[in-house]
Amino acid sequence: MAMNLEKICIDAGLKLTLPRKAVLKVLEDSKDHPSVEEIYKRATNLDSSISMATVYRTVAMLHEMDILIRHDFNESFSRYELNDDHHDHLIDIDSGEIVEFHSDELEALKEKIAQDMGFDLVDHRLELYAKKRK
Amino acid sequence: MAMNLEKICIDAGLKLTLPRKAVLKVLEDSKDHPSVEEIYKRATNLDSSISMATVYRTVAMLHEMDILIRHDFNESFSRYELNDDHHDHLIDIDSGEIVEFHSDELEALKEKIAQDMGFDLVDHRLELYAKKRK
DNA sequence: TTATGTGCAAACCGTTTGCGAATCA
DNA sequence: TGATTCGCAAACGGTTTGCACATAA
Repeated sequence: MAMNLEKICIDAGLKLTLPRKAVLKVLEDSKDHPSVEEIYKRATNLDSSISMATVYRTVAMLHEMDILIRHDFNESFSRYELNDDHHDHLIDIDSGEIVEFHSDELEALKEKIAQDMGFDLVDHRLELYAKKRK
Repeated sequence: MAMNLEKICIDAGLKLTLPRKAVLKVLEDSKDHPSVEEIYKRATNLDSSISMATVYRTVAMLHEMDILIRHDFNESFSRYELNDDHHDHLIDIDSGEIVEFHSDELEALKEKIAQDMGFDLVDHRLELYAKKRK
């Protein structure tokens, strides 16, 4: 699902600076779940003078705007991905590989559990930590 | 579900020092999900000379032994709880209240999803972020 | 022209760790 | 007594921030 991040930023009244464009492009092109460090490395190819501080600021802003999802896969740092299509994650604890999946049945059940407890579900987080079957 | 933490530690060949006993007692008595800071505060009542470093070390050790579960509820610090009975968590995003729940249906579904993907489920983490229904 | 955004480096803060002293077994 | 554990304080590492300069509009 494509998102025009530059347009979203302009519409939000933000200036489209070189470092910002670089970060937006990196995020649009990423099919994985890069850390800030990794986003910084990739963005350096598009704007060699970009700084970590700017990446942190941009990523925080996009997360605030609900454009980015922040993940904490039991690591000492955060990973980010575009908040386009909803899915959950399975982490292979041997290889570290992150596999995305989606289950309508699971979605419905989470919603039902929250409702049964007297709550409206706003957000949720499901991670499966597993090993490849031999 | 009661656990005799002192016995478990002795059986593991650990010395039962005063600070350790204090932390163990605090954890056994806690019905919530205290942070290290909070565990430290509570333990201070039992051993006034205990240090944060010891709480960190003890908690890390118990987590390593699979006696404690570490949580990261989108906060800047970790929370801990005894790994006695399995349940998931619903976090009230307005009040911060953490409600525990269990669903056999959900457990079975998570297992099935992992299996269908060719994995054996080792661990998982499900958090529902919700608002009280008006 | 000027509000907004940037790079730099220092600060921040939860957590970890080296060390010499204390303590349990 | 001797191995383990402790408190202290410094170090660590990912993240945030104050400031003077740069830049998009």
